Amino acid sequence: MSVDESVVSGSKAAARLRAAAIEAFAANGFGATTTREVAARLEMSAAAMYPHYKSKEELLFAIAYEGHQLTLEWLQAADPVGEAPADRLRAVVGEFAKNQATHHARARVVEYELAALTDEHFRVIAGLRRDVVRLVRRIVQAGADDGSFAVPDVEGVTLAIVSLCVDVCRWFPGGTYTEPDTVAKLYPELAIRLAGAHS
Amino acid sequence: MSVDESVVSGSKAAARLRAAAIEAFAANGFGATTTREVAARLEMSAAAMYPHYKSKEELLFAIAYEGHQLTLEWLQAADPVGEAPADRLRAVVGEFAKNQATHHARARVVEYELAALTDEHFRVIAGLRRDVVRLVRRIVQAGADDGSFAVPDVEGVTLAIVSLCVDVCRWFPGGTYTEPDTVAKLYPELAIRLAGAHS
Amino acid sequence: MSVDESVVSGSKAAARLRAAAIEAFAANGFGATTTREVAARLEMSAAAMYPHYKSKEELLFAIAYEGHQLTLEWLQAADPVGEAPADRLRAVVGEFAKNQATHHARARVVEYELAALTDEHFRVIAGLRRDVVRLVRRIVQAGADDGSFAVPDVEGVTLAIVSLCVDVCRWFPGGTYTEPDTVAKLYPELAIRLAGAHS
Amino acid sequence: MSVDESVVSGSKAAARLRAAAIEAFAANGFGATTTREVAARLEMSAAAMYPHYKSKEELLFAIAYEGHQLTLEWLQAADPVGEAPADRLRAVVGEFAKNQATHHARARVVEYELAALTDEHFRVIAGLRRDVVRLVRRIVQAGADDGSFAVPDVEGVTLAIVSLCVDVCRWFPGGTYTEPDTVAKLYPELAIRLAGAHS
DNA sequence: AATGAATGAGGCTTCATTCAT
DNA sequence: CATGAATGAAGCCTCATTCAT
Repeated sequence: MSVDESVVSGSKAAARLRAAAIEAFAANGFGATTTREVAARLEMSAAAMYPHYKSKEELLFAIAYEGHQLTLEWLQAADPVGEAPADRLRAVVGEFAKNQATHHARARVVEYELAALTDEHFRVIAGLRRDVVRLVRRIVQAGADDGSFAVPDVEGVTLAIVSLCVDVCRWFPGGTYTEPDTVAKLYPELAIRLAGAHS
Repeated sequence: MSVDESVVSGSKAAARLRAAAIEAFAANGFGATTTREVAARLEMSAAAMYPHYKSKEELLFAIAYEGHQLTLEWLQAADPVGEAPADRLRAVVGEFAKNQATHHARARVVEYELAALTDEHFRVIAGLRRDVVRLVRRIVQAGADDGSFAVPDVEGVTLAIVSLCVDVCRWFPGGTYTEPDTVAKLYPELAIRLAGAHS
Repeated sequence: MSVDESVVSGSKAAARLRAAAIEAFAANGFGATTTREVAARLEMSAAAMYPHYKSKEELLFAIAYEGHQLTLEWLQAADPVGEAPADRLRAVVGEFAKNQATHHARARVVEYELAALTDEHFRVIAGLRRDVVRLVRRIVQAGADDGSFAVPDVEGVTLAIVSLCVDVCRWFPGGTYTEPDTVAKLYPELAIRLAGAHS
Repeated sequence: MSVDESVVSGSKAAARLRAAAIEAFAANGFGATTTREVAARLEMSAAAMYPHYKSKEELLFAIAYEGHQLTLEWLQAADPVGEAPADRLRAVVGEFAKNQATHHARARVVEYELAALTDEHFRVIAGLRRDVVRLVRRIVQAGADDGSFAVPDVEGVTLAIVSLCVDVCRWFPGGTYTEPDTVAKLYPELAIRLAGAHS
């Protein structure tokens, strides 16, 4: 499965526009970024975006859709479904944290700029967000069920693990953490602790 | 100690403007919020803000300053300095999480809209943010030092605990968590787990 | 009865804007006239129109509404209701033609630029237009009924008389007709002929 | 004599473009119609117009030129030159009114959208317009000269007859008049009345 | 302190048109 | 010929801010 072409154009110019917009939106916010700024990063005219996206909001939607879709795919691909919950949690959280760090600009847009979407577009994205949480919840639940996790509250722990991963894009790089791999090593251990797994 | 009057006006109208701006900025982002929108929430004219704040950015600064100052004060007040690190951590994280939930609109502004500040104002706020992290780090360090916490990496665990608290304002209210008190009960336990404290 | 204040603002600036817009729209058409052009005629900034009219279309609507309302009032005031149909027709057509000539710029906007109105605004204007035709039709009908007019087709003759008057704004001033009064003398006689009145 | 090929291309694609443009310009005005809209009516790309017309204005000119030329030809062909003025007037006005009704979309463009032409193009069209008026004036003058018309003012009556015919395209179809033939029956009689012809 | 009007700057978008394919 | 992408210019409108009242 891959990103839906009907929403996220595969054309080269469209992809470059998304990349430029991600940098700009992440740095200044969607509302404070002008279409000119995005185009200027590619040395294109201000109008060059419009054959590819009908509006600035559609550009944001394409970014948000692709971002969520990719996250979902990556987490699904990283999840060793048949194995022990602790191993699954480590794998998924490592992947999640690493990607939030690696793609922190995109992630910031994807996490914090959704208020500018139309209601309809927002609903589409909200659906993908729920899928991500569900994926993590299933693992936490599996550990709770087989007794390998000591979880007082599946919902709360799931929320916390996802929250921890999501927030990486806000602060990364920061403090002594400047490499995605360092984050990818720390976070699985943190998640295991939150889950109360027998070490 | 209280919020610095020279930055955050104590006048009633100024306070109402901050409150209205917090709601608007939280909902739509600073860049996408107009001064008219803020004024309209108070049924004032767009020009009525200017006797109180020199600019929209000054209004944001006042909000950010007050928000950080209050958080810092509350955490300091909640920290039972002489007691065991685990108890201190519980107390501080409980307070932090509860306040991020209770004041999630203000917290969102304070956490995510700082890019619009002038460099000078940003530096002031960044200083306050460092104070908050330092407060948590001292507790984690104390626990690491006296052996009551099993912390592989003081910096990383501090980062994670703060990150977890900060991110509350992004998702709260959400899932089954709709009361600040419920969050205030869960989060101290999560922090204790992250710190690897002997229960 | 006078022009409805809730649609056509009585403020001085609003009236000056309508006057400037009439000249510009008449000369170049609504679609080809820019808001800057209108403002420039008053040596105002391009944005100065917006406290008075929410959009260019609202400005057009105010002009169209006022124009139709005034025409209707003038014709009603000019109609000597109790007298002979021929005298009424002369009076009304003289007034109509004179006003279309005197205010030919406004009339052009009012007659030819309505396609740019929103559907709702168009319906309001269409109602006023029907009232004007009805006023003329009643006179023609009265003459047909009392035998003072020889009208083969009340509807057709009404249409023709109104058509003749309306079209004045298209060509006036033109040929040897450069004074509204000259038109005001010719047109009643033409209408009488169209109505087949006993001279 | 036929329409000048050097101005109005006879190619099929060019003719379809004119037809599509007439509908669009008539509905929304030249200024408010985009080249894309015209092309879209033919399911062509926006650029497809340019091999046929150098610009939007040239397309308008071709339409206006062809429209006026055809009107002139039709009126000339309809005029039974040697016969009585009354018969000539009836024939010419019947043809004129019928054509304004039949081709009311084209006529609207031709009558009301000329302001967008370049000065040079406008002069060409204005020449054709004068020819049309001259054709009618000659008939009115002939009737005045031989005493068969009772015309107080040749210029005024000519103006009125042409005005009546021109304006058909503004209101047709309307009221109970929905067929060109009905108009073609009414209008000669109206013209005869305006001319004060002995019936 | 508060307002309505005004403004200069600029934002998003559209447009007529060109160009490489 | 026809097209999709690109562009410079411009259009409508909004915005933060000022000013006279």
